[in-house]
Amino acid sequence: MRMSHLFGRTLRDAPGDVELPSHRLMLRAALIRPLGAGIFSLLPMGWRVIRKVEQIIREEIDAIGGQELLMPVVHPADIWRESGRYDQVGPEMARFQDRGERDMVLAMTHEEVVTDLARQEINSYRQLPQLVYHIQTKFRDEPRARGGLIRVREFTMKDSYSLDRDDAGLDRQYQNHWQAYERIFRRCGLAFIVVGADTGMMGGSASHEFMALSDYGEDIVLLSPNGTYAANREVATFQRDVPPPEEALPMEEVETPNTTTIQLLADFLGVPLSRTAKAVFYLGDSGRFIFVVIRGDLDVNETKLRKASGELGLTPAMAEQIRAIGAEPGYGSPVGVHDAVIVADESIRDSPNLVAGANKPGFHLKNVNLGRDYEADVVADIAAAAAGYPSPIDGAPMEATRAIEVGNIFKLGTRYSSILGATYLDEDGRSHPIHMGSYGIGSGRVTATIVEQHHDDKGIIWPVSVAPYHCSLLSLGSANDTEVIAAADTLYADLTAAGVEVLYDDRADRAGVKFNDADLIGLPLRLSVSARTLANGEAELKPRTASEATFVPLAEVVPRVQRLLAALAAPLSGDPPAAAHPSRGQPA
RNA sequence: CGGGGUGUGGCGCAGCCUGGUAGCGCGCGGCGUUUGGGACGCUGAGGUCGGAGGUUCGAGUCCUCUCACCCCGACCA
Repeated sequence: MRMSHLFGRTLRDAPGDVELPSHRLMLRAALIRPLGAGIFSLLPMGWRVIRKVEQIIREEIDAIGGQELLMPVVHPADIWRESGRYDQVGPEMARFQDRGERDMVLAMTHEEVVTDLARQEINSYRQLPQLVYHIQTKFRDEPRARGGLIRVREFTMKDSYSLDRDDAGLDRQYQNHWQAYERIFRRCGLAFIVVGADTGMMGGSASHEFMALSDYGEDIVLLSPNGTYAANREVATFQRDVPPPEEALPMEEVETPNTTTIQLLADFLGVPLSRTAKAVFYLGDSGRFIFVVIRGDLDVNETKLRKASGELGLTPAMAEQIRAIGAEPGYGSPVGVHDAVIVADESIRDSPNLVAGANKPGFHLKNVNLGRDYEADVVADIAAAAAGYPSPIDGAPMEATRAIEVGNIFKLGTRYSSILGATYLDEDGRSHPIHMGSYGIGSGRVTATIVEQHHDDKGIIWPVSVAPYHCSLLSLGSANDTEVIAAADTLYADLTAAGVEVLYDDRADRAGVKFNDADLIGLPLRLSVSARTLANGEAELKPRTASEATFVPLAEVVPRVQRLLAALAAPLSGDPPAAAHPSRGQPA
């Protein structure tokens, strides 16, 4: 590609309000342009990168038996009503009507459609297992798009869906995807870990996320330092301390003025936080009041709470709503409240004689005990893990790290097949729902994450596997220097003929401009030709990561470039590195 | 959705407080000089100051409403 004809110019300055390095660099390097909030065009060079990422994904999913197909972006609402998700998912799904006033949606994901296909095409166990996938645009009306391609509203994902006759088959496909994903992300040059995750709105029984470590990540993962445990904070557990048993003492009301927070209360009474019971109030989407009790030294994990309470969404309750059930903000306890679902953390069950609110301002109760003074509707693990908490595996203090979710794998089980009637007949002629899995990778997010992990202050440093081109070729000096032009043209032709993808900077710009743009765009290799190098019959060759250039006789440029590219590609083969294990956690 | 911020040529910004001819740098066109880390001179094109309404003799500037974008939070296969 001749840069003089490239569509899209590099920018000396990025818009001032852009924060993320990947966002800045992808704008400056002419990879992407914004159209609206969370909506981007991909310029030719950006699109080349995306397609390379997608090709890697294709190859690895094909290698585990995937068959590529394509499902629509626009769905009739009926299929979403059938699965029950039309009312479940809320405003992040874009809805509209066609000219016949039929309800339609823009696809956020394709479980419904693939299940519909499965019920049409699959009748017999003989047709299973199957693995289909597609790479398709999706739209999610995120409440807040941010960070360039990291979090967008319109985006492209590879989604694969596995169809099996039983859980054992599903387990195999899940495991295959785990390994394929490791190969995909290694080939993209990403450093990542695998963590246990929430199944969220997808439903299903198990889920893992592939997390690229990044300071700008939106997720927080908790890691055991020895690699035996890794989980998204949303689901992370930790080893509980169990206090020594005590005899339940008589409940006693004490005056505790101005102790509306747990810390103030503990200070006032001179007891540790772990001797108090904290009340947290939510209103569930179903309209029920969710009254949470947890030990004062712990915090509520809302993801776990959603699951424990069966609520799809939770909103903090207002003071008047809290009083309506007989509690008092700042002095609340489950003792004597009504019209509320009481959800107690395990810490409450295991800790006797806690201080809790008296449900009137300025008073607390001492020696409150679950089971004697009140009953809980649900007792569950709803506590948030945090940095320093003991790992559930071995008790080692966990680290918390920010990360970007670049891929996920879900065991859906029969969540969709049973509702939509995607069944097969077994050897005995009995009908069973198909066991399904769903597996996603966002290609744009992967690309942005690669930039997050591979850049310096001058620009991007592409892994050769996904670089828009392999090599920059710069002609330096006067635009009238026909010798330089001719030599560069020849190199361009020879390299191209040898299969090297060249971005030829043939513009009539000065050397400094070309060097800076080459650094910004960040191709793995940079070749320069000038009157100076030509005097010795040479070109200058510099890997993006090298500090010094080397000089290569013109005749040796092509083989030399090919050798360097091969060397750069070798560690990106997808095979696990010899020594360390890049992903933590246990394959399920 | 809550909080904060920003909208002035393609990009980065000043001007607004204190109303009076719309500016600077980069980029872009032409000519010339230059030519290995974002050159220089001359010259030129390009802006209904996000939009609507209001106050005023006069609004980029003041007031009201509105839209868009960015950041923090809530949210998130």
